Amino acid sequence: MSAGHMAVTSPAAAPAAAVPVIVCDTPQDECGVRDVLDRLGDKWSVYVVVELASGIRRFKELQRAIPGGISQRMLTLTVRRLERDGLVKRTVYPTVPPQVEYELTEMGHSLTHLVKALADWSIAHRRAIAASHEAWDAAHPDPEAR
Amino acid sequence: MSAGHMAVTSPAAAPAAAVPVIVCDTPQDECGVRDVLDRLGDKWSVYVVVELASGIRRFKELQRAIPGGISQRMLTLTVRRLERDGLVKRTVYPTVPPQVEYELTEMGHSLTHLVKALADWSIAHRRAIAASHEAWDAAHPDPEAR
DNA sequence: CCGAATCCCATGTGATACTG
DNA sequence: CAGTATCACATGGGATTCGG
Repeated sequence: MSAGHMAVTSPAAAPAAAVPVIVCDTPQDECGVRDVLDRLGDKWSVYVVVELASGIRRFKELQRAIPGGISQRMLTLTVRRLERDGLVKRTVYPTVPPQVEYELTEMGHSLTHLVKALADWSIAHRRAIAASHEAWDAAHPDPEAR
Repeated sequence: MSAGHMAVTSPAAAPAAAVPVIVCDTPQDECGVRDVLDRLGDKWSVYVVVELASGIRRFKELQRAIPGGISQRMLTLTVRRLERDGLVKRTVYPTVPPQVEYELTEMGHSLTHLVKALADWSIAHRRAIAASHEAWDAAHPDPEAR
């Protein structure tokens, strides 16, 4: 897995301006974008990364800070995966009661730039998307693809 | 929903260099990043966007082009959602047999920049992540968080 | 306090068959 | 060709309980 290669060229038949055309030589993995999305696409990873972007947090602090009310189970699974990916560093202090601290690694911090780009795009197009939803829903009363 | 606001300031307690600190005034939606990830985080949307980045495609062309073998059902659901989001334009030609063409809207094309950023990050850190996986797996023989 | 174990349900996804 | 309908199954995720 993950042996994709990517190149960006000028649009050939693309409509407007300087839109990057994405080309893969290994269509099986669509240039590895899937790698990142598998990592950030779940329900909670981004929240953890965003919270840790502000500094070191303990388990309970993370749980309280994350909007929507993450369960212990999901927080555990999420930080485990992020740790395995090398995005989060986990430090255990053998005190009693136990204390565990989580922080972003350097690679984890580099991800916050991406998250910021996602947020910027999201904010910039929020209204357009909402309008598109309204229009679509008005034209399609019952069917469910929402 | 989605009334979040976001600001980027200089890192306060952040470790290293110019890492953006993400601040939300409405923690309930973590700056709207969730909006984009809900859209791109599913299994197929990115593939469709990447393929359409190269130009107009018909239903069957999309299905054949997408790696992993997407089912009719999932392709239908995926393009429906993208259409509802205003990222894809769907054009029906009332011929027989019927012909339907899909293409990215302007907003859809703007997304390809984000996808490219994700791909770049993924490629840049692929090896580091793989190494992290190996190290973690070696240290944790049996447990499953993979 | 941190987290593992278990139970249970909602959702996502695939396979197949059928229609305009 | 471009879907829709139905079923069957895997996974994600919440609630709760138990342990170090």
